[in-house]
Amino acid sequence: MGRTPCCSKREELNRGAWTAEEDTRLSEYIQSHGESGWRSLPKKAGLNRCGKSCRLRWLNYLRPDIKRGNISPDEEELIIRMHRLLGNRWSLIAGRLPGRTDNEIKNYWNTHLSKKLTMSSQNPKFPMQAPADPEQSASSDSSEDDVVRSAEYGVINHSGIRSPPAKIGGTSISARVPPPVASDEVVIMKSWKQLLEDSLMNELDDSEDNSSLMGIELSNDMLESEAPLMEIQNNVSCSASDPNESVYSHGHLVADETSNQRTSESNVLYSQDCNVLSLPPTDHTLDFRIQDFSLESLLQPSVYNLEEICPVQSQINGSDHVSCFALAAEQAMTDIYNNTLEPDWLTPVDYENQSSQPDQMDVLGNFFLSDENWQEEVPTSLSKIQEEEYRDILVDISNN
DNA sequence: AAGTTTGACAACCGCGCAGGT
DNA sequence: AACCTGCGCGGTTGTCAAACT
Repeated sequence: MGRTPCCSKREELNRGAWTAEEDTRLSEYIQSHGESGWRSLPKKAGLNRCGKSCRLRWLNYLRPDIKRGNISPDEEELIIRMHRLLGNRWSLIAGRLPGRTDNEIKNYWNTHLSKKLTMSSQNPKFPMQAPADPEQSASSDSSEDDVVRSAEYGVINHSGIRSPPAKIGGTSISARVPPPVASDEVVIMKSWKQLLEDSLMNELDDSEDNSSLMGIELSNDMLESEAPLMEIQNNVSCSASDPNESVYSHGHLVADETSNQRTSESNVLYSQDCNVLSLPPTDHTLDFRIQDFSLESLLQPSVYNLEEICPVQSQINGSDHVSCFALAAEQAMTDIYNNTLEPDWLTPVDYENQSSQPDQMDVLGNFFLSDENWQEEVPTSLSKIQEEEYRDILVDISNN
């Protein structure tokens, strides 16, 4: 059964370019009645237009917070980066560019960037990335390490202590203070909640003693605060929680520090409203926050994609840590809940003998390699191009 | 100067999803 | 469960002005 069209084709509605008078009518109506009921809006506003057309005109052109004017180099770079990770998900990309619409970004991509990027891939004379900001380049010097918070992309070793920073393609990378939590990340978390809701209920049904479940509470205020990650993390507390109680966290991985046995009770990930996700056993506690748009990427219902790497901001023993987290890992976790994957598949990396388990290293996506071993032990599936991707992503975080 | 091509961007269209009945 | 409605998204088309021949 097909849907009814949003407006009858028999009606003789205005089409094409909007007149100034139509714009005025639409703006005035929305300003006094709000944005809702697009289907009935044209009639009420005295417009001979399809409701859909009104909506589009308002969202893409008349809205007061629309940013007019050329796309800045910074915006362009962000579009390129995000498109690389998200593809043609224009609305998602637009969400990161205040005042810009998905339509505008889509058009800009199609008319400017797609050609530009094609040229740059064929001819190095056309650089893909905007030139580095001299100020930022300077600030990445080791002399400013006190400004750069202990956020090397270091190695997580067996005892949870980071070894020297990893290198990507021979280049050491460091990170600045993490950016504030963006409100749209909260929205993303709500999507995540949806994804995991059924899994949680199954988990709780199977668990006889729910009191052993661990949760991390994080208030709404924390999520929406402008405080950087470090400050937020300081406010996080671990506690046993009533599964029926609303637990509001930003995505935390709590692993059992003492047991090597994976149990659904001890290795859990709480999301908002008490969602739980079992995780493989590890011998350390990771408290992570998925950085930037990576969480959205992780949620894509794609098959395991070892090429899609997402940066993850994490905190280990009180120190910031940034690593890369493969889409595959998240997908695997989802599959565990869908009972299509044995949890044992996602076992912890043998930190002391990584070279014998390159696949696990890929799946978890972390850089476990020591400084001197990076070149030799780079995962076999990590191509040169992917190395470039890693570097771009991580440099991006550091510049934020 | 006139016709044609190209580029930019506004607008349209169809589809899918979520929520309601 | 089936159907309906509203909305949002992404691909495509239409329009107009500038550039080109």
